[in-house]
Amino acid sequence: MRIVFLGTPEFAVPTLDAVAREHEVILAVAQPDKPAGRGMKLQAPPVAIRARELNIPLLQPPRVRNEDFLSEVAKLAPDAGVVIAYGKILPKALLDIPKHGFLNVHASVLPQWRGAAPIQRAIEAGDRTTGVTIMRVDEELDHGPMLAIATTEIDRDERTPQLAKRLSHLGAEALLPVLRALEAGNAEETPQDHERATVAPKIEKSEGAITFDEPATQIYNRFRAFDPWPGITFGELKLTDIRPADGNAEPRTILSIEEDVVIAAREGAIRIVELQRPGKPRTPAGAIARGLGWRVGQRV
RNA sequence: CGCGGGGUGGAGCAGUCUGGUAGCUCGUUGGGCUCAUAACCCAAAGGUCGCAGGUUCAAAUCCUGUCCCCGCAA
Repeated sequence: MRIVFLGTPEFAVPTLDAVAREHEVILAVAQPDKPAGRGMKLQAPPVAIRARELNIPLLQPPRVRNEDFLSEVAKLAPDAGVVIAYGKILPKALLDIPKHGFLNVHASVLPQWRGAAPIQRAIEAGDRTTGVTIMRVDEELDHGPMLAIATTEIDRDERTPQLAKRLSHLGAEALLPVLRALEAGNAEETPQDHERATVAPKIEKSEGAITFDEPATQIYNRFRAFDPWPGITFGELKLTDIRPADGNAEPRTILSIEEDVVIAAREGAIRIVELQRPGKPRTPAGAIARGLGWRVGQRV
């Protein structure tokens, strides 16, 4: 089939590769280059880079409602559209162009975790399983009927980058049979149970701030979810590597300072392995704690 | 020229504003104590204060230049 592909970050790249293997990707669409990194130099998103490597025509329109962009897509007469982690809501005018409409690869088992950050929210909530859903895109957010689901377990210590990588490949594999069925005209669509829908809002940087007044499990889950961004911070300290630990004391009590630092939370404790002060590199926690004059028994 | 923080014995920090003997916690080494110890006590070693130049009687500290590290943006 002639496919138009919309996606932006690394997560979308395996799917682009998979689709390009079995179909003719006549157009790739990604978000515009953005200033990033130290010096704020313009950087092309991963999908744009991969599209160029595959010699796929590439557009990076600032707005998808743009007339010229829409007529450009229409002129190509695509059979189907694929969208994965593109980063913008698609207007009906675009959705109506391909003969078979648009399919979306979403990183959760819908109707759970609709929205921008399904992977992080699943880990943060302590979910033990998640997956990917192939769904038809309609005008509401992650709302359309489902064509395939693939599930996977979340390891207790798994963090976002590892899970995201696995899900991106799972999604790419799950999409191909659906595209074949779509082409053959025998694809089956199942409506979502909208009553059971939950949302996964975009992560705010401020959510990374912790105190030790919450359960240790919750802190650890959030750490796993918010790696590498925004990370979790305690005051001005960024906790770059932590683990759950045993301990039972008033929250914020320092239980030990050795290589690591163990601090009591509301239920259990947190072992801080590595942390980072503003303007400083990542450093073993014990060294920082001694330099700061912390003492066992003190409350931070 | 987007904005900002930092470079001080092996580690982490203070000292820089207001120039005047290089400081703290930990580690290391030696000794002591102890049934014993990663615990405790005593002592010691270890630093061209990132680099270069300038000002000064005197520079970690003030000025100029330069190299390196890190954060901000999603």
